[in-house]
Amino acid sequence: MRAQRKNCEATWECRCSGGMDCNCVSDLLLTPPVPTLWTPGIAFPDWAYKPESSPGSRQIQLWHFILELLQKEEYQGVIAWQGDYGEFVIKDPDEVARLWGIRKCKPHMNYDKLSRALRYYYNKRILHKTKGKRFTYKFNFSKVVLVNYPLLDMASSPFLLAQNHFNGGAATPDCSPVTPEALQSLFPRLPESGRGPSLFERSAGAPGPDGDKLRLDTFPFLGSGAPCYSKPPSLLGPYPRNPSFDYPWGFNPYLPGAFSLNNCPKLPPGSLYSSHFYPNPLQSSLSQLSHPFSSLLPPGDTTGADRGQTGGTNGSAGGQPPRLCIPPYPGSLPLGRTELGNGGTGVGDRERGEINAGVIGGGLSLGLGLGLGLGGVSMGSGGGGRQSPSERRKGVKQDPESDSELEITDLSDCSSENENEPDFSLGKESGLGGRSHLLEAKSGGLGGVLPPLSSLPPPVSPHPLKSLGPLTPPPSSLPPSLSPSLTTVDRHRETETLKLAHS
DNA sequence: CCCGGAATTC
DNA sequence: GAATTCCGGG
Repeated sequence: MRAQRKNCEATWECRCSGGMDCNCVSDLLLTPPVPTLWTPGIAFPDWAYKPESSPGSRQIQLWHFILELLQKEEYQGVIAWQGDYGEFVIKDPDEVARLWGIRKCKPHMNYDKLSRALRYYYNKRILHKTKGKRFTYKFNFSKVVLVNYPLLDMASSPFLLAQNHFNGGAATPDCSPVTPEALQSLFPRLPESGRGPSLFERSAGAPGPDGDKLRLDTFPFLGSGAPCYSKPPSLLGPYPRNPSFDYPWGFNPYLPGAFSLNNCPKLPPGSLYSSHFYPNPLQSSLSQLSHPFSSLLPPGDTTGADRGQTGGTNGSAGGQPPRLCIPPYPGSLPLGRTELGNGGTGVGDRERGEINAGVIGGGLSLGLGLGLGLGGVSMGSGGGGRQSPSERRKGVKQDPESDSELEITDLSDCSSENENEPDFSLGKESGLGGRSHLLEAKSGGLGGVLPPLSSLPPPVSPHPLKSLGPLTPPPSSLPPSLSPSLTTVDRHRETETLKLAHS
């Protein structure tokens, strides 16, 4: 190993040792090969790449990397969005592997290994394979969001939960939506106006634990779930990447027309999302998070929404809100359109369960690392003791656990959409036995692993947050129809559920 | 190709 | 925790 590392350093000029990340490839992807979209520094907060800055392993994660590539035009020939939203194809596996190897200073990286790492995301539900299509995978954006915004999630548990309709959208007092103040406190660094390159950036040396986490500008797709774009960018034609922005994912929240591009229709004024998702200044957007979230709730209750728009946000008032939405590409999330926006109509898009994440763009904070979030939280327990091999064999996996916490996503998706996928990963998961144990053990009912399904009805306390305790409110029953998309999803879930039942 | 277990590394 | 590396199996 050592030798290898050396080799790495020598050959790749990487300094991968110690806490430093590999500078090596910084120029590869971090610097502006794609000037228009990329601004070094904006893309990912530096700290995101520095392990020392954050707890746990925090180097760039593969999926972040994939998104990076996906975002750059120059890599279109290597990897590109294709198919459904969130779906991408690795056109040149070897090259992607090579790039990844460079980034991670793993000269011996190859597609086989990379794909293993990708598979590793299956359990986490961050990705899943599109069956039948070679080198084709699909992001589960909602998951991504959760992973990246655990804090957000927690703070505004209602938000995601609502979207997932896990909690029925009813915000209980406990989970009151985040108020602007709260947000501020959570993210002190929130820029007041304008926008910083990052919402939450950690100052160089002082990372506040709280400080890191959210960057709304980084995630284009977040809204994910809802298909804002029906097609991948590539299919969209020359999608206009907003030229003037350097937002990381090519998505600029502030861009007034962010949505206009094509697929993302602007939201109707009254749409639930309008204010939140396209909030004006970032700041306001954040501050509005509360409503947004709350507004996700039952349509009937417009109060929240109103509040948001009216009072809250001035920003939007007149103008057009800058949107935090998605970019033209796949990643870009889909928010709106469908689902929320119109009530039920629309949606012709195929929706999958990813709806949830209605989040806003954000940054990649690196996943589960913060420890706060859903994921992070409970992980501790599980991870505490290393499992002995034998234990592992029993099916007690760590991963799954983590997922379960996060699991808000859809399974439907996971099972590879339309492809007839007979199994939900469960089946295959090694030893059913083990898995099932997990399920039962997990937050009662929610089924950690396959949450969606079984948990559909159960209001469930968002187990994801279970560890958070207080934060997570008791879910109320969900209103059957939070949004059209949900409905769709439900359908999926039900189906899945049925399957489960059978098994 | 793809999958997932196991061991190992960082 | 998140890979990386091996690897047997489909």
